[in-house]
Amino acid sequence: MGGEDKTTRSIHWFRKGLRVHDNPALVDACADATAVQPIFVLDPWFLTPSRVGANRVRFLLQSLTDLDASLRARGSSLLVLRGDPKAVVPAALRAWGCDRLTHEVDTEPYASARDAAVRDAAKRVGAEVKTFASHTLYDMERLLSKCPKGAPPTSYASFLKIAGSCGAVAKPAPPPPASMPGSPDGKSHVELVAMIEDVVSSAEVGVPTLEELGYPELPDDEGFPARGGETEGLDRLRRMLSRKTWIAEFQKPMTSPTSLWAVVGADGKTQKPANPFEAASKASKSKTVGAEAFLAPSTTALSPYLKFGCVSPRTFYHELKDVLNDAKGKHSAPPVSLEGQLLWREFYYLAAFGTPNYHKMEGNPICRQIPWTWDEERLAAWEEGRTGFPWIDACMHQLRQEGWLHHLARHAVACFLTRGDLFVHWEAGAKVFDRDLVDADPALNYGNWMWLSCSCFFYQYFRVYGPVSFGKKYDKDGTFIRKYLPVLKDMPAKYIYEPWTAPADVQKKAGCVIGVDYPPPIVDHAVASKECIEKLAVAYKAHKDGTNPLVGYKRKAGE
DNA sequence: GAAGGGTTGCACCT
DNA sequence: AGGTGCAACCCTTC
Repeated sequence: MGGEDKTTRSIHWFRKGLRVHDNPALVDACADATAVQPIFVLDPWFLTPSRVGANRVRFLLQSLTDLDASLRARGSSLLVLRGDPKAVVPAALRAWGCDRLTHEVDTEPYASARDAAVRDAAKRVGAEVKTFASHTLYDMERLLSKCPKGAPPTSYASFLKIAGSCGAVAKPAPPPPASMPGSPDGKSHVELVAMIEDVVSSAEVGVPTLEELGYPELPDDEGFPARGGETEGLDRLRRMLSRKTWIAEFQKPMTSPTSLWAVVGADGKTQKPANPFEAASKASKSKTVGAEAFLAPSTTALSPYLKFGCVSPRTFYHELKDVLNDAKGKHSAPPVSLEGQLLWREFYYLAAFGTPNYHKMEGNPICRQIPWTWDEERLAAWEEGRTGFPWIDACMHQLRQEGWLHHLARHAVACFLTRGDLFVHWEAGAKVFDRDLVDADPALNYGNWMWLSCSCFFYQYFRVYGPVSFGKKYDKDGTFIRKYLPVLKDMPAKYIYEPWTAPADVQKKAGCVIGVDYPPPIVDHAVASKECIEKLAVAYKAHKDGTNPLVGYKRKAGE
């Protein structure tokens, strides 16, 4: 476009997509450019403990540090700015004399509104904005254009047809130049931030510490037991893909929600930690495990890397396909296979992209209107892991400690909070997950909460997960409970899922007296689940009849 | 309108 | 380990 004498100076704006590989926007920033400045804009107002848990923030900060190192290896570097991106990005374009802004497409409502505002402001300062869809396998605009009446499918089979009509998944983009253009006029980070001092909230330019963001210290051997970043993510991806038989035979519903983080050797065989009651995370960054091993639950634990874009879904997809092709047709298939998991992610991204008010019940056209309660006592007991059901509470403690839960454990606690037992609004549970999960992703999170609460996608409300039976099926001895709920570590296996049934002397001997050391069950599951099913039946009938089940419904107490 | 299928329920049966 | 009854949902296809 530009004349021959025109020189291009670019800003590449990282948000998600925290990677160098398969980053078409970063490659474009470098094309015909004399200067490229990669930036990440931290909004300290948004990044606070009430919105984002410490585990996810640490994962983000580790990812930023890794990204900076990768960029430095190419002669560039990541400038981490503080402030409102809507003000910071346009100001930087103008102050640094940049005429091109590149970034990845982000389809979340908050992000797309923000990006639209930045796009307008960039135009006013004479910069072109170039965006690329690389966070998903397919371009959501294109997928949505294939949907009948512009409405995303609510069934997976229908989704597969639509995806199939969009052709092959695009190959990953080529890497950026081994030697990237330097900063504008060769200026340092400190000099660059000084030029926009009126719009940044701090003159700091590096990756912050947790403390700087108002979080308590999180020791290395606590929390989510894997480091964030592209380097770690690609390493994990390839080690997982090297377990070829495991990959080919993978069936998600067959994986266990009670498996502890275990050392996975280079041979691909999972080995149990020497002592399952030791915090397995201690081994994660230590040398004792060795450079050729890492920790994993019964699944890949790649979701946080996909959430932040440390690992490209397209890279994942194509490298996975190569492994499956080697298996010569003898492998599992969607929806249960690993490929199926990547496609579930697309399914939810499309639903979120094409559905107004996707994140809530009211005004959401795909969401069943159900008169959930906002019972604060029940919600707090669930959130804080003191429902009196050890399996449920252990899961909630794992969520708190690690920011992680197996998919089926998420099902168990989500069903319990909503349609299974407590009849509390799914939005309340989704908010907790949104804060605490390392891999929290609104499209997947809100979609799954609608699924589990029988608000959309899944409607067999009479299939209720048992807060006693479900965990027991996988872990008869309660090893998972003993790890995450140490108050019950000495309870005999016979009673560990229902400690209130243990005789008084057994409780005393185990050091866990019900009502003193651990609460009695918050509900009688047999009674509560029956009542929930009846309420769902009434709400479904009202939906069929076209009557409004929410007449007189109070969204929250006091409203 | 009926039939078939739906990533991942439970309890009880063989 | 695999099959069935439970009471019966929805969406898609025919």
